[in-house]
Amino acid sequence: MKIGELAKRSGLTAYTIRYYERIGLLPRVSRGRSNQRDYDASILNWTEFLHRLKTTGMPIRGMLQYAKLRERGPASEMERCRLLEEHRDRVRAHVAELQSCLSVLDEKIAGYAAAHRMENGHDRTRNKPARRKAAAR
Amino acid sequence: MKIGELAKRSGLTAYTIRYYERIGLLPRVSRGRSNQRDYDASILNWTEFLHRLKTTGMPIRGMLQYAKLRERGPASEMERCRLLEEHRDRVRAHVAELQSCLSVLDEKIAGYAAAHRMENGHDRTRNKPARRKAAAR
DNA sequence: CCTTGACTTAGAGCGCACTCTAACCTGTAT
DNA sequence: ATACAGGTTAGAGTGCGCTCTAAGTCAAGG
Repeated sequence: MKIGELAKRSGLTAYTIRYYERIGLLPRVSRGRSNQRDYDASILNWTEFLHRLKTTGMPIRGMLQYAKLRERGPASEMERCRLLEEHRDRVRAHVAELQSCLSVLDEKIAGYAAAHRMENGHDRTRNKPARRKAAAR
Repeated sequence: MKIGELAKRSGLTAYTIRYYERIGLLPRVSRGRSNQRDYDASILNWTEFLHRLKTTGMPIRGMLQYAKLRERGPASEMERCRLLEEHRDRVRAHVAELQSCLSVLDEKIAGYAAAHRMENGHDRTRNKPARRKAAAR
């Protein structure tokens, strides 16, 4: 597989693939004739994994750390595991934070919706703007 | 409240507060004598809200859009609401993605843990190397 | 033969969101 | 009086993660 096809299949651009190779996130693979990179399909497992780390907010520094350990073979498994566990914990914390933000967002949206209903004269009950905790719609 | 205190209370730095003012995220408040910004405590509601938008991944461009609407008063409420709804939906989608990544991460970690148990001779049951889904090596 | 398109490299450029520097000013405490 | 802690400005610099440019090589098709 040449770089263009890997780009299509991995969702990275060829630019990014070369960049990742430069910095050590992707291996320096063997070249076919005319010096072109020749990737094995198994590289896709790695790019997918990297994609997940990235999606979950791991900085390149962290991925690099993991990649370096990986290159050192099975002896590094415990440390890799530790690294992933720490990352997972951070991600979990972040998800919790997002969910808390989401509920505030929902409240606020509900507030706007309520205001809008009043403006349109749907306010038969004349309460105070109603203490509507969460839940939109 | 002067800029230093707002910085402490909001969690932003004074640099960032001035930056936000420059770009229009924070209002140009009145100055006391000697030209120093004098903030009302109510600004904290706004900085907190901005913080939540930022935490949930809204780019400054988006916050700016919201801020501009806000300055136009109640007439913009419907549009603000729409903006928040769109953002909320993106955040929800992102959270879902994170959770899917988390489960993959958990699998992988479990794989490492299993490998580690075997290595330490806790493998009484001598099955095939166990279906180590993600594992690595 | 010649064009086309995919590849190669080193290195420059970009967009984002700050973060800091330099030079200056002001109010308060000793 | 003087030092010091804070504030002010315009504008430069930083770190991240790409993204692109320029100039060149190569293989296949018309």
